[in-house]
Amino acid sequence: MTETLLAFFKAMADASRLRIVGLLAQGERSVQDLAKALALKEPTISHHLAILKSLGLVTARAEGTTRWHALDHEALERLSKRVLQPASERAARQKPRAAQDGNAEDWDAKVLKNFVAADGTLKSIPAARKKRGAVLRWLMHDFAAGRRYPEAEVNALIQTHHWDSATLRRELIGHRMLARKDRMYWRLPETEWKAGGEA
Amino acid sequence: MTETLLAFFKAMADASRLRIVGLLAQGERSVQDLAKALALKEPTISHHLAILKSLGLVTARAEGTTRWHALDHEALERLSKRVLQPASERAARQKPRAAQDGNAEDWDAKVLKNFVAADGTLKSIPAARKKRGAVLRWLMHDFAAGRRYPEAEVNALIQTHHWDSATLRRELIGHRMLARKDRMYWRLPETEWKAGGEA
DNA sequence: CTTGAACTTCGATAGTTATCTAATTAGATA
DNA sequence: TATCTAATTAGATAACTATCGAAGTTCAAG
Repeated sequence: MTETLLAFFKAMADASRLRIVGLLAQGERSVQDLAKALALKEPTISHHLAILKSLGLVTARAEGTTRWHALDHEALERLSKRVLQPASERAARQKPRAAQDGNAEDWDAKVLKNFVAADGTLKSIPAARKKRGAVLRWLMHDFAAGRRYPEAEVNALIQTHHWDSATLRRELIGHRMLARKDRMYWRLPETEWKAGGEA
Repeated sequence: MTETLLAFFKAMADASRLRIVGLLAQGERSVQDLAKALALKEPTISHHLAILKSLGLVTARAEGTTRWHALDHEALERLSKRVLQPASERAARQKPRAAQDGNAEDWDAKVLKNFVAADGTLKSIPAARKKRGAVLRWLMHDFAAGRRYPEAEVNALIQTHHWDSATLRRELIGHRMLARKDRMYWRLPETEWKAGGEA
């Protein structure tokens, strides 16, 4: 979630790319056009376009051997809107939306409503194991599957919600949501804990 | 104008700074707080905060020897809004706003209205020397005082408005708006051309 | 005036990346 | 098939910068 935001900033944090976006906003350009306009070599332009394309900001259309590149205004706006939304709101939005699905999520939402403040911080850690489970499942939103997290990062992520990252981290392990080895952590498949796990 | 936008993107294009902004959005933090939360050393935090402060995104308040840092939500929003505004609009905005001041600018605005398209490109180069002056003065918005520009960059900047950068570049020199030496260019003081220069 | 704590500044290092040239792919044309 | 042009890929280099430890600064308190 915050990953794509970072990628977006990185993509725009270069004078050449910023100017390319500006030119493409006015209409289609070939690689040569851009190279001439920016006084750069073609491979360099290709490099920049590849980055912008990887974010879906730029699309290409082939015509013979030349490729016409254009800005995807919609994609740009979609990403930009995420920037505008202030950080505080972003934290608040992590609050689960009210119940909607069927059963389990429904119950989780109710619990979270009581324990999560408007700014996305955890008011307290539920003493009841079952309720604690709901909170922990919610915390797992911050962890992507297939990525490995050093302990420091796990703590940092948790601390955006509650100061006692040590306890919560241990709980995440205990509930089989996170696994750990050599001070590195990673997310376990939801099948491990989403349904069962209350054994 | 585009300078601060680039600076903003650069500032946000770092995972640590992005997280710092997120934390500060929730409230004041000391350097130590942040160092602990991000699992980084204090000098590193200072470094990041300096960057954010240089953009006015973060403010500091001293209390004894500790410094409490906070996010300037207004500044963040101000900068973010500029991001949201699509690139095409940004080009269009380079069109001079309608007359408002007194005399000279007033006249320039009228000329530009005829020669500058909605997307910020130059429809044609005025044949009349006086009108050409208005267009050239407008082009000078893209050049900052005290900076030196290689010829390639001068061309690139001009080409965002018109394909014939060679002619326009020569005109800028002829009108004493730009000076040139060893293929490097720089802006001359406006006193050279804003008032007089029609000699 | 010394000690201690919270920061900042300095200098060095390592990782990243924008840019270039050279080589390669792929489409069009003869 | 051979050739020309547009673009991408590969490899190398140079510039930038996030991070650290060490040294310097500032403030408060004995």
